[in-house]
Amino acid sequence: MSTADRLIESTRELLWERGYTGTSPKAIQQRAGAGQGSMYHHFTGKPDLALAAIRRTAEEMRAKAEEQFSAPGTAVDRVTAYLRREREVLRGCPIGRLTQDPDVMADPTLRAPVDETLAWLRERLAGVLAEGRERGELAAALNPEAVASTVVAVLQGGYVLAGAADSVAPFDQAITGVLSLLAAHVSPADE
Amino acid sequence: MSTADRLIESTRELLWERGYTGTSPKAIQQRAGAGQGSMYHHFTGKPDLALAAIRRTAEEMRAKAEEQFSAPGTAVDRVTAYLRREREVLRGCPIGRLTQDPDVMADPTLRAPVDETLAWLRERLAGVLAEGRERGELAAALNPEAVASTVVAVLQGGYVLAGAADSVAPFDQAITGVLSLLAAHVSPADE
DNA sequence: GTCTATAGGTGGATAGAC
DNA sequence: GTCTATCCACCTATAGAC
Repeated sequence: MSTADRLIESTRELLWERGYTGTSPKAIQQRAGAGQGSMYHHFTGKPDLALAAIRRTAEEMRAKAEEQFSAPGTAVDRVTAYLRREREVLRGCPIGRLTQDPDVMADPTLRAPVDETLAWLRERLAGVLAEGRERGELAAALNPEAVASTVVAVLQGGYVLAGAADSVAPFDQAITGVLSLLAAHVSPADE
Repeated sequence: MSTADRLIESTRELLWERGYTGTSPKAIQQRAGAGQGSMYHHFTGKPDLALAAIRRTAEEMRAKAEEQFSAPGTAVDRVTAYLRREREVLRGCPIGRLTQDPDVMADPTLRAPVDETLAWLRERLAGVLAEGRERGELAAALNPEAVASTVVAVLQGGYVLAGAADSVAPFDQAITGVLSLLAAHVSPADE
């Protein structure tokens, strides 16, 4: 792995653990085993490096989600697979947490990949739900966009609850709850 | 308002806006119109002041939530009132955002009020839902604890989505979605 | 109670040698 | 490409005068 790559990977880890404000160039350099000069040779500064890190994380997250979204099965099967997928719950969401960082949100360049990733997730999930509704798997009354936002929010909020409790239990409960509610919207014909 | 109170109020605002790591004693002092010596006379340091601020915010949040929880009406009415209550969505949740701050979570004293507030919310909501189930308003199959966690998670996650999009739309959608799902769990007798 | 002075450490970055 | 030196501002806190 090149020095530039090690710097990006270190930044990804630190942004995940400590956020943008809590991550210093010095900490990045130490974790990457690179000197100051090396870092400023490859990147113009902290924001530039953070952008590279955030983009890489965002891309990875979309790819992983797409695995579940494009899998075979009913809409509910795919939503369930997405929600129940193995996650490092106590570490939180590496994209969602950036939302709480005013320095990231204040910079349109840094903000864009965060916004786009969460928006993509909602749209993609809405598509899955709409498909399920068209196929007759889900009740016609179901609002795909609204429920998609709910599903993503449960995930993001589940991380918050798990972090506060230092336990995955509330995260798992929140997922269980929304899936049980969704089950009631499965069309009678399918049951 | 006393100097100590102004310091606490300034800290509350800054913790909400910028989080713990992003809030400096100097910034607190300037906003409160107090000098260094004044702040260190009333508080032992940043963590002490943050604790006072967090406790006050937590108490306020519980009191506001209790207004909806103890209101008259069915369980769904009260959950709806709670979720639809007026909120400063784009500012995020002043308690939930602390969850993303490793320095807060690493300190058991600072962490406690955050953990307790979110735990109380889930328990209290579970109680409201359980009551609704016992009264026959909600389906017997509904799991009060799981759905309560879902409701709190939708709220916390809604703030994340709104922050990313810089719009209240995804927040409102997420609320609409979970309420529409919950509506399907209302007992037929009530409809 | 509040003020100013002081202090060691870190944040974020630049300059220039090698 | 990488290193060391250097920079100024800020962070967090202490000391002591008023």
